Amino acid sequence: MYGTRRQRRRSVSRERILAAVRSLLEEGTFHETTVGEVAERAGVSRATLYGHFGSRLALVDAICESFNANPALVALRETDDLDLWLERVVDFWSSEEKVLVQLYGAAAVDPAARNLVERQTRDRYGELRKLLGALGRDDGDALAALAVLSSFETYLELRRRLGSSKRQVAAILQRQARALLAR
Amino acid sequence: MYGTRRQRRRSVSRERILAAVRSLLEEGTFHETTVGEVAERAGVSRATLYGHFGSRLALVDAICESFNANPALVALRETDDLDLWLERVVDFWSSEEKVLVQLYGAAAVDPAARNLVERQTRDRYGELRKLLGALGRDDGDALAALAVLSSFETYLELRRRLGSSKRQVAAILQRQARALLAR
DNA sequence: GCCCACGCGAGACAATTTGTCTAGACTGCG
DNA sequence: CGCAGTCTAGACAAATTGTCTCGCGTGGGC
Repeated sequence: MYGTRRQRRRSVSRERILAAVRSLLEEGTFHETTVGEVAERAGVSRATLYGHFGSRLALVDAICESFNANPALVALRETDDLDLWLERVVDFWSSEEKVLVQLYGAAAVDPAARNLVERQTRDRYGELRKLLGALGRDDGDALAALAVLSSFETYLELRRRLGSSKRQVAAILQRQARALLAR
Repeated sequence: MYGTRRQRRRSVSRERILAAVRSLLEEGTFHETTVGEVAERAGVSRATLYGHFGSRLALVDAICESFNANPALVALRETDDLDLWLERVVDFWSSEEKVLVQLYGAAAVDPAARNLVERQTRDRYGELRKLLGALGRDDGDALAALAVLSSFETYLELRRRLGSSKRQVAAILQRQARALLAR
């Protein structure tokens, strides 16, 4: 254990609040839930919640930042094979699917969510440029094609609408990537 | 002119309100705007606005319904050639790009927007099934590939992130569709 | 032509929600 | 031991939504 008892106690409260937010996001009801109800679910007073997070937006912000610690996201950055990279992209999307649906679906409304989408998209473009460069393909069309292919929206479409499994989605993406890169 | 003067007067108010909502959506600020401010921009009292639309959500609902009259959307349904269909899909997305960004970006928050996305996606799938059927391709993979390709998110990605023109986007989609359908 | 209904504006109103603030209880750090 | 940190309870202002009433003007129907 790290820190004094006080610090631990404090961080327990913080984590309980974040867990409540996360569970509400997963249930798809966070955006209709008041701050008071979030506090109640966390088993914490509203005052405590505001002591940790100054506003409602800060709650979403904290959830977004928590993705930086997601192992699937970390693994992603160290991958230099396109097929493997696509697999790991799928791993990441699926590891946070329910939460990301809510955040991507609120990007026009919530600055924190908008920020997340923006950052993740930029990162993905950077990695794709690197991967394509290694393949000797730095044309914009290939980049565009793969950017769309590896997007959360594409993942979601394949997963939800067509009911494919995680593995199937990865396989579809890999096959399509090959088709799109062939010329 | 149709209807009595009273009816016309009433419908003028209604249209002014919708125009205000639309302009706010295009500016990307609707979701931070109060009903009072919408009324003010429409040059109408808040009471009048509530007389026409019972709630804030009804405003978004009305905008969504207005798409049914969009000529690009009507033309879409009567097209049976895939390349032409893709062109017209792009026409439609681009004809309402700014508004759709806001609506698709609020689908997780706003029931009316969620409804719109759901309906448009379902329609698109139906049309694609028909088009693919005519090509003798009713496998799920082809459907998945084209569904993603013809989505608003894909359009937006190509248009915004890569700065392609409307014509370029259509050309990219057509090329990718050919690549994806080849085997 | 008269009268009423309609469409509108002004504004009051209750109900929610957000974010801030104060007071007080408990406890562990120094 | 005393003080500081963490929490709860609850009051509070401010903003917003949606409903309501009142009064005004005018156009429609008789």
